[in-house]
Amino acid sequence: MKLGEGVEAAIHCAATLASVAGNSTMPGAALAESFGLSPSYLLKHLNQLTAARILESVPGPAGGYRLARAAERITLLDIVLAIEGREPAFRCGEIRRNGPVKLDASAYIKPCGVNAAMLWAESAYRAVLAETRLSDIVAEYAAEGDPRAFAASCAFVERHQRPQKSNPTKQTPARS
Amino acid sequence: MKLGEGVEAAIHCAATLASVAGNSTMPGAALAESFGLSPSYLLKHLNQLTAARILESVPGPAGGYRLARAAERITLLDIVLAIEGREPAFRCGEIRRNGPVKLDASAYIKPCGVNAAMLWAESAYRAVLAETRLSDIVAEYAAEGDPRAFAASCAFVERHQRPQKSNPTKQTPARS
DNA sequence: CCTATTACAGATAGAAATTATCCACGATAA
DNA sequence: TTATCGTGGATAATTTCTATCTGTAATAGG
Repeated sequence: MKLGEGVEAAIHCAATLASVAGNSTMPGAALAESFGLSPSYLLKHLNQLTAARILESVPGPAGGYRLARAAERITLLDIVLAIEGREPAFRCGEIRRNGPVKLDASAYIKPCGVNAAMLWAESAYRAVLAETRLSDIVAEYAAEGDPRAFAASCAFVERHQRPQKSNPTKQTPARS
Repeated sequence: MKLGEGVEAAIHCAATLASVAGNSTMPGAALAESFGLSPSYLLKHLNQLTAARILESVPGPAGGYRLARAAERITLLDIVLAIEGREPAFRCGEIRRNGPVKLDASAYIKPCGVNAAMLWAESAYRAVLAETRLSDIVAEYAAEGDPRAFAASCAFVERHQRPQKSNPTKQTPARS
């Protein structure tokens, strides 16, 4: 059982975007640089987050990414599912039916007990992830992490974030 | 996040072996036939279970596999870890250190909060698996499953299990 | 002692998923 | 108009998973 490296990248990027001010954005290239990742590949993951409505993207120069909603309303489960997909880790192949003794389908109405047990365990996993909000990660980082690292991170965000005109996706335009 | 197919095979095989009598054994080829699996590949997984002391193997004709201990003392976690390995699913690459701003190692004494959160979730997953015993799986199958399937499975075991002389690994030889 | 059966270890190969790069395209701020 | 940026597709490199085959050691039975 393994998680792709994209999950780590996605969480860290989302956490970074959490400290972007207001409706400003941060380019994907800056995020990649911030973690020493391949820009072209990271964009794929950011794209998955955008498709899952965890991030919003703004095209054009001065464009980039920002959170689609408050960090309090984004959980680690949201991110993990966006990157890894929603299918359970254990996929029941119903191998109990594949033996030499062929019974008709009516003998297998009950779902496989092995499958049920594995899915039950995974639901516990997901429940814990669903309880952890992105804001918790950020808060823990600010409180427990090394001040130097936190300051460096904030400075990096400060340097690369770019203000937007308006319209954080369907918000009151508030135009003059 | 995906589990290999070997996990499903391993659990079903272990469950099957749980109903072989006494210190009798069942050949790997019979187990493979029982689930329509490739014999040569299944042996790899059975081997991993043997290395993890979940199964015992007896070489030679009339040889095969049996549980290394009572089904009550084998958990799904034992089997999953034996097949998938003991490393956690989330592997922290410490990408927070890889940015353009280089801080010395003293800034990263605290473990990564993202990593901690992911490992915490996985520990919940493992805890549930650790609570599920192989005997539970078998009991549930006997009680809830279709009687025909259960009977067919028992008959198959009956037909392929083979009694052993003695010595279920370091037991009182009890020789005449 | 001989033979057949079985587990075991290693090499190997094919399939599939993951990781990574590149380019053409549309959007848009300056 | 131009340069910057996200999007999507095509593609390739790498790794992991799945599967097979070989030879070797162990051993029950004749």
